[in-house]
Amino acid sequence: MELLAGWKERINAASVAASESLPLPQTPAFYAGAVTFVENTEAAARMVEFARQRPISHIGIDTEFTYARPPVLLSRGTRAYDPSSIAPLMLSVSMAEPHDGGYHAYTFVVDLRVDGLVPALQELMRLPVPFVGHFLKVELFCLWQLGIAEPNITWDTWAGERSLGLGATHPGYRLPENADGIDATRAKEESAEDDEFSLRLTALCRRYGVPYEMADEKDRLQRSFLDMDRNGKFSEAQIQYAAEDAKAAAVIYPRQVLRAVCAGANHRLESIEMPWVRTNARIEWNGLRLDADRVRAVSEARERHLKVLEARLEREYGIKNFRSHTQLYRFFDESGLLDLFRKKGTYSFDRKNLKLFRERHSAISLLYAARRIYDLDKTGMLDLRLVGADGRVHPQHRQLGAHTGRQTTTAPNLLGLPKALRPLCICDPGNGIGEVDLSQIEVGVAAAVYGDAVLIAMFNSGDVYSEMAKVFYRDLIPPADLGLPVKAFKKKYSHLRDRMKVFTLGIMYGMTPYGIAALNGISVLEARQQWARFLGMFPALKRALRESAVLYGYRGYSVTVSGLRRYRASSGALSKWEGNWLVNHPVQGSAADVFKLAGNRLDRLYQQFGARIVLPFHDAFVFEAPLCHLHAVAELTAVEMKHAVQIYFPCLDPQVEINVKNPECWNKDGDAGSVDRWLLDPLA
DNA sequence: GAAGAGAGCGCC
DNA sequence: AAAGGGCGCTCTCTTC
Repeated sequence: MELLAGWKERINAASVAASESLPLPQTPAFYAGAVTFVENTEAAARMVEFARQRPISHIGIDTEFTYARPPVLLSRGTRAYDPSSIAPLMLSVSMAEPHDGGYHAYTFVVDLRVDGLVPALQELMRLPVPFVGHFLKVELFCLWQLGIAEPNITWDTWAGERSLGLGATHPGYRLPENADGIDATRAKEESAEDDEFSLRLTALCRRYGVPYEMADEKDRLQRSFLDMDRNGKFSEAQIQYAAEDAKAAAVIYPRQVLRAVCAGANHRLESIEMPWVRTNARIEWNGLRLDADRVRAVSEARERHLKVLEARLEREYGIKNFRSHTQLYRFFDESGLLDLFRKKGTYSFDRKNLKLFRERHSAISLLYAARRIYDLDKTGMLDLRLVGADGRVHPQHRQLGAHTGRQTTTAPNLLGLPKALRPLCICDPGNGIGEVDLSQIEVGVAAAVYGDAVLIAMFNSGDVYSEMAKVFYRDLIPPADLGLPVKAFKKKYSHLRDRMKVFTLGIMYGMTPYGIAALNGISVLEARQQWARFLGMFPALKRALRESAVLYGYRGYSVTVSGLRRYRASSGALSKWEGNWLVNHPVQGSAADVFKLAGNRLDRLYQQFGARIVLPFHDAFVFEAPLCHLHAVAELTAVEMKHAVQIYFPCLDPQVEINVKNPECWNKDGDAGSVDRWLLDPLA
């Protein structure tokens, strides 16, 4: 039988070692309760050998590191560190061995600057026990920087804690209605405090009753690693501090698992959120390549056009700053056009309004043009300082950044990049970029979560909005057209289909007939009739939506299909906003569940193709793969995404859309020319 | 001068 | 009384 590459050598090496000497038992008392500093390969080998001969249940880990590059200073004092320039300094390891209802802790601190440690550390990481850390992303970065593969089983106490407390700290609660002054002030203070402190390791220690010796010095010691001479000797305090975090993580772990069990969340943490820590970290580590020349061209064109428009606005209309609401108000007041912009008791000069009335006054069309160009990028994607040491941009991918379980991105906000700018994202030579999208998945999930057989059937037919249109607008569609193929119908009746889309999304987001009326410019009465007729198609959904908000309001939380809860911060009468998210969260969050499930599988399966996830886009994966494997990777992605949906929703038969057209860059539906067209004519 | 609110808009 | 879920970013203007 053929052995896989590398195995022959490994077996040979192992048998040589075995013939030399067999390991001797080591005395646990020597390590128990102590912190052992590991500063050479022999000590590292002894540490691993010790770990392999003890009945370890789990291992706490922590790393100390610095960055080879200074951070990029962004607005509001935030700093963006380049993960590809991370320089690992120390790894602390705290092995937990169950004993007498508690645990023995064997703690080691490894100097990662020592050469030749990788084989021993790799062997340690291969141990089949959970490796526990607090905000494991940076630990994974350190391992990957050293060329060490991550452990198979990981647990992140940060992600665990965030998962168990979603919702209550949402900014929506910072301004509670019907609250007295004292309530409001307290709520605000608490939520600010929550956001900043409640997820820190020291806060978890307090919550779980875990002693943490060095709380007072934590900030100073943490900084000491960032500032230190990279070849300097570690102080005793630094070593003890590094050990402390690994020890704390190891002690918190079983207590947090117990808390998760009590919140019905352990299944989800084990099977979705914890593996996603790894997947998410790898996505951030991978980053993506920007076409720097084109980025510069776009920036320059934007500035050039803005300058011209701003000069004209000032010269011809006296508008010095078109971004100023105050100045626009004054201008339109003086020109007697203010009423055009009246909206809800105030005046809105948003782009929609400017477009609507651009024929009324030449200033309006100028303003509209200026706004369109100005708005092109506020995501930070044109900031080339964010290109890392590896030539790629590494946006921060915030796990559970949203209180529904969704991701957010920042520095830059990749998820908010205007579609037309997607072709700025390119790939390495020899690779291609592809995207696979789960079509209309939130509608399918809503149908399944709220148990509406009619909606499920429509979703499974292939194009849910077309199926809706056939029923809702049956008087407007000739019977012969009802049998058209999905694509043909979609094209011919796109206007009716779009209406259905608005209705469906409106339902999921809690829109009322008043909102629909305002959006479509119809009367409230008309909107109400259409609304009733639309929901009449889905009686089960209609009933479930009405019931759910009330029931979940009593209970105090909504929950996704895998068990992720979003909590209310208060009891009592539901606000409109709470009623909306209580209904929406099971949909949005369950879609996020299955999406992460798919991503975790892909993260593993991509390795054999040399492929990587570039961007998780809520219901789509953007990936980069060697061109020769691009189609295979796309197929694999499609299969895994469908499969993940069916693990929790076997009644659904989801469709996917594969885009591997023009794989030299990321694009919308194969349109690789959108940036170049913008450069030619920004207003086209 | 910093911080927060509000407007506005990009994405799903 | 208001009337659309989840985000991040940037700008203006007000307030402390």
